[in-house]
Amino acid sequence: MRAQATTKRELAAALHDEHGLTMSAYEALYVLARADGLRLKRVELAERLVLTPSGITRLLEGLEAEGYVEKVSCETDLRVSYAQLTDAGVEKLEQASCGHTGSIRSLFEQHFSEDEIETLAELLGKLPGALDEDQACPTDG
Amino acid sequence: MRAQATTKRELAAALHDEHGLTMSAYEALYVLARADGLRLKRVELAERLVLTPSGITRLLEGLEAEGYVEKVSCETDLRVSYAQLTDAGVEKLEQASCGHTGSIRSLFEQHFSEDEIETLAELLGKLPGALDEDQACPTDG
DNA sequence: GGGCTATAGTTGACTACGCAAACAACTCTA
DNA sequence: TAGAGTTGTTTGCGTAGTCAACTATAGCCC
Repeated sequence: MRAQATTKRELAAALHDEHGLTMSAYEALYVLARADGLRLKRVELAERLVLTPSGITRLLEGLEAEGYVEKVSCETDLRVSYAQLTDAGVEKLEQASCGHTGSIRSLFEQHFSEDEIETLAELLGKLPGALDEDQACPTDG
Repeated sequence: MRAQATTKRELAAALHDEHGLTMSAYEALYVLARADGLRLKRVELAERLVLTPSGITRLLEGLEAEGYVEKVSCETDLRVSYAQLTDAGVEKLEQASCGHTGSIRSLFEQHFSEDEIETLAELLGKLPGALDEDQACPTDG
């Protein structure tokens, strides 16, 4: 186990060492897990993750190779394909989630009070692509 | 002139097209301009910009080549060298600043009210490396 | 002094991601 | 229904920035 993260880089390093995921990969799984039918058009995923379409292609290449995401084509529009979270992907996300969200929270707690975190969450939640959801983590203290 | 930026990427592209600066290069000039004697140890600059030491080496390579920053060695500790903003660097920063800070502000204004921006500025100003300074831009409306 | 350990900085190899260009498929309009 | 424009995706190439390994200096303690 790594020492407590004090930067985004350390957060990323922990995620990588412990789960073999990059930050973007984690976010992709996270966003897909909360999407209808565990799937999203690649172009929508791009917007959510603030990546370009080519970035998404590359990112999903990796996730598809690992088996966490499947490429599903759309029947009504042959141009589009969906990124579909697999069972393995769901599981991977669950493994990675609690530690990671906990680390993020404690990173915030190093700098902000509970009230301030709430205010920030509220404000930043207004940003496009933000998910307006409370996500509790059962194993967190 | 580019259309109004709606993402950080577009902000970066504008900065690059209009002034030949990357986001990090701009930030480096910005931070140096507010430092004592317009200089900072490379390692301090790294912390401020949330870059690694090697990242700073690469970044300053470019800025030194352009003549915006000079490498100055420390007389009392031969390990350390300073990044020293030059006159050209000051000038470059001034040219780039107003347009850029204006763009950032309007990007925020797309999503937040004045009050919210103030709250965010206050909260985010607590983060390490943040400069707690009001920086007015004369040509801004 | 000679040997530790810590700190500052550089370099080589690698990676994530952007941009521009290409291509395919869809949707208009005439 | 041919053409034009739009949208979704991929690919080639370039670049910013990471990590790991290294060198050089500083400060410590015997």
